[in-house]
Amino acid sequence: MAASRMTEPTYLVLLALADEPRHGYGIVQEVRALSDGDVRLGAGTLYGVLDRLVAAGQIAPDHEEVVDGRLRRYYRITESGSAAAAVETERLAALARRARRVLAPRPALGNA
Amino acid sequence: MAASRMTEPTYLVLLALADEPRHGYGIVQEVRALSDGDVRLGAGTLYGVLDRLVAAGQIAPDHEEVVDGRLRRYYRITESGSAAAAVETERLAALARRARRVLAPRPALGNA
DNA sequence: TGGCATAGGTCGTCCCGCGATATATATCGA
DNA sequence: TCGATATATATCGCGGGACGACCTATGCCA
Repeated sequence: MAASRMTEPTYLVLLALADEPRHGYGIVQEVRALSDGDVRLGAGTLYGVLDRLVAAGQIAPDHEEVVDGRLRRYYRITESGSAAAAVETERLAALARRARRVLAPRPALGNA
Repeated sequence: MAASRMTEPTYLVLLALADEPRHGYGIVQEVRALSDGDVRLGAGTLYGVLDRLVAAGQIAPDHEEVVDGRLRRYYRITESGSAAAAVETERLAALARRARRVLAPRPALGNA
């Protein structure tokens, strides 16, 4: 089960694209929502992550649109990207589960 | 609910010290166990994290022992550290929950 | 005698996060 | 009318943190 490891912004971008293709700014908004407002992706972070993910084949450019005179560049997730996101999700869930056990107020009382 | 953000090695070190004081090498082993073998803390990572956590008041030097002629330098978690670990744990759990929803195979079938 | 586990620590590099900055359009309030 | 805010793209440079390489040292086992 030992796996790759992924930085959090990368993971969040992957999640933001999981359900449907989005453009840069849309990703920023979705990441903010997914992280409950915690993570505000800056431009530098976003495009760095995007470039790396494309290079890794986990996302791909989808199409472009012009809305209100502004260009929108859409990206979609690949199967490889979906798989990686799923693996990372389970890794985090398992970690949180173990963390809760370790952080439990009373470690052992009676039967443990 | 918007919170601080913490790097993963930092979080894992905090977790490793959550239940009892440990020395450096012991932390490395516990982190490995907690992460299901995924994270092998190197010396550079460990001592950097340790220094930062001490400076932040989230862990503190506990005591020293000499076992088999080798020095063991123990650290313990502080209340501030425990609180931070708990917050981060819930953040991760919430994120994993949302991630599962987003990654669900069939997003909407029937009612949703 | 050499290698591995245990135990501590420093140093340097490189990657990544992230703010600053630039460009451009549309809306809204002062 | 001017500035701020939101939408939308992208580059650049700094700094911090992860991590491997390396060093010292003891005890054990083959």
